[in-house]
Amino acid sequence: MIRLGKLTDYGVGLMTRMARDGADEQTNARDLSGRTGMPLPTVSKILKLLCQGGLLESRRGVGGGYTLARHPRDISLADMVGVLEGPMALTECAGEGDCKCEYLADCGLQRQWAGINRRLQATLASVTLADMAAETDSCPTLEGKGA
Amino acid sequence: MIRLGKLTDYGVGLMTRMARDGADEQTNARDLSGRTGMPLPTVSKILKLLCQGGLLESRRGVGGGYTLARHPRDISLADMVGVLEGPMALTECAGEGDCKCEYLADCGLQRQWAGINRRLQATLASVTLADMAAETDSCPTLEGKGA
DNA sequence: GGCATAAAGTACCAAAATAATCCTAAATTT
DNA sequence: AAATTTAGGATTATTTTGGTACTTTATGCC
Repeated sequence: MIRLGKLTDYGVGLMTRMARDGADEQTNARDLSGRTGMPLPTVSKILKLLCQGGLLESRRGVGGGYTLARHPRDISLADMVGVLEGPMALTECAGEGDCKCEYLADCGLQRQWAGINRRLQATLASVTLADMAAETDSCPTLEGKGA
Repeated sequence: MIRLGKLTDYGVGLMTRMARDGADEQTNARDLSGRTGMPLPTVSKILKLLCQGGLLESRRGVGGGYTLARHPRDISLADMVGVLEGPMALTECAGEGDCKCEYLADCGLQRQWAGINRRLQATLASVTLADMAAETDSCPTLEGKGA
């Protein structure tokens, strides 16, 4: 099915909301939880991860919260997915190291998988948070190069 | 991590092996199991699914087995992944129907996700079983358009 | 016709990944 | 000092996946 985890889905949603609120606006987990209906613990966890991944910046204490670490145009979907799900590796083979497949050890498919992996990654890298946040009915980046 | 299931990985491996053996050659589950080291029940299960999905054809009884339903050039990676994992849907939103997200119901991201979904799908559709089976060091389809 | 072979269908169990929650610590403002 | 908000770690429950087993149906051969 090639499905992203729910947390990733939610995370992109949260980032998008932050981007729409304004690139420099600060919010906190409680506020986002209240506005979206998502449980606070889950929101906290996601924002924490995004912060660790360098996509958000945080301020602790009273009046603290999170802000986008970069302009929405400089944050890609690949960044967000990478932070929330780890590096993309379509198969065991598709990653960096040697092919350690349990079976089909000499299947000779590693190069092919790696290539496909790169292309999918590139697709995700070409979509920015700004694209996601755009509310216009026509989104050049998403519609233009489509399938 | 965006990882395919093991069964999908194995399934593509099995299809590739069949393609390399020759587009019209017939094999059976036992033979493939023996040659790859994969447990017979697993091989059977995968071949069954691929057959149900119309990618293989089967002959029962003594001397029966499986053959590729179409030429390797006419079977895409999207076909194989689709059969083994169901239709690609990156998120709840990305599919056909309405957005039924539990939270962020009006996130307005459905169109974006659907577009991204289409592009990823197109990438998978552009790779054929013949590409996977190619053993040459340079594979035009995979290297050429790469990221 | 009977037997061996091979796929088809169904159901089940175990293991792993994921989602969700909770608790304590650290920082910062008032 | 008190209140607030993130940081970090650990835990629990649910879902998905992988793997296996068993029974049925179809085919070819003797």
